[in-house]
Amino acid sequence: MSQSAISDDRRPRRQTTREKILRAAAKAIRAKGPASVGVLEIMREAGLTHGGFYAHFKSKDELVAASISTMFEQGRDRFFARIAGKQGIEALRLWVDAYVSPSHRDNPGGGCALAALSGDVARLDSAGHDAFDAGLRGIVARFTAYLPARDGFDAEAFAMAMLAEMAGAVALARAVGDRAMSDRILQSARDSLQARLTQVAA
Amino acid sequence: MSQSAISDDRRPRRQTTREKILRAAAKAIRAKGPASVGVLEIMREAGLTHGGFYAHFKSKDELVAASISTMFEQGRDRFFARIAGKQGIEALRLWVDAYVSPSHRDNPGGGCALAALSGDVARLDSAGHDAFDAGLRGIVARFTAYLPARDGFDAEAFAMAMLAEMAGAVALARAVGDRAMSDRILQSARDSLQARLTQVAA
DNA sequence: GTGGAAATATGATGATCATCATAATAATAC
DNA sequence: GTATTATTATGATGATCATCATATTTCCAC
Repeated sequence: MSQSAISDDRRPRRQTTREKILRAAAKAIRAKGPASVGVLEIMREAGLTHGGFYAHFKSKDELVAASISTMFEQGRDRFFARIAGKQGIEALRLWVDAYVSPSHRDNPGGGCALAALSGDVARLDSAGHDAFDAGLRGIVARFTAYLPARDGFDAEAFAMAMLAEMAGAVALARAVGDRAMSDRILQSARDSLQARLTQVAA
Repeated sequence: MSQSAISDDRRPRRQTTREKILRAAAKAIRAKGPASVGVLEIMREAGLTHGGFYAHFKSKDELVAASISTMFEQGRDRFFARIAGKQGIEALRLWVDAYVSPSHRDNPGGGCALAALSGDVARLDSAGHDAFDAGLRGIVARFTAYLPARDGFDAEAFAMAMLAEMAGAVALARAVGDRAMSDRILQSARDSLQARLTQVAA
């Protein structure tokens, strides 16, 4: 018992530091892309020096994979905060409006991993893909849970198609330089997505 | 006349080399991302040595922007080759099926810039955004030209929303590691997109 | 073919980066 | 309070990269 008490006391410090690094990494990687962000920059953002990094992660690749999981956890929390207890389609309506919005577009470092990193994850190692897969499965399951379970309606397929349009719209809106066109992309996708939710609700 | 004859004779060599570099860059950048591809690698792929690069481009950023334009030109050619003279919605159906497909997913280096680079372009300089804007405007215009011009139907908004779903689906399918889930994303989006075309055709 | 210009190759420079060995520091057990 | 151990900092290494100065080669005019 004294042994477990020792390790119980010692873990937290290490854990806290690890989480600080993960939060800094999750933000910087979404904003600048995994390839353009350095270990030094992430550690500085976390309030540490660069050398200690390898006491927490085996490699930068491992950090990237772990921070992808962090992004999806943060996204799940934002989802529940946004729908604020609403049920069914109404909850999805609130989420879609917040997702396909200028404020999400203008805050990639604090936004959804699907919109910010789909292109980059395609080029990561298998650990990166695995973290992404798990996160996406979670989002699809959550989405599906708010859809009606009707015969002949494939809720999971519907969720996947909607997510593709949501993530694609935000990614395109970020890539476009012209503000008016960017706004128009978001508006068009938002209208289209809400119309699809109306169809499903009927 | 002798002067213009001289420059007419000399330009092609330079021009040809520039185009070889652009083709190599367009392929490598879509496949590996602008940040992970080096000038040396691109020049080697083009059959040249690295030093000569700066006789053709002022900087790597300029090359990236120019190669984005190249990607959109290649995409336009593939579009017209694919629809093979078909008109209206039927042409769009053929294109959507080819776009939201496993073979497009598995060939990022030869595919559409919207699906491969939206995330990266968001982090480029203004020249990169400008090239992307021009290319996207071209695609939207082409898409719109194949849609019916009906009262109360915003063809441009429809095209933008469809493009978001198309590009988003391919990007997600590439990021996902699990083949079955990746295939299912493509299938779901393809079905959804074709259904939307059916609605418009009616 | 020979001279001269255009295009490409060679090689170097300084910067940035991931990684790691080792030293310093902080926290806890006794 | 002192020894021990866990945690973080310092500093270095080798690799990669964009960029550029200079040399070499290729092409065309005459």
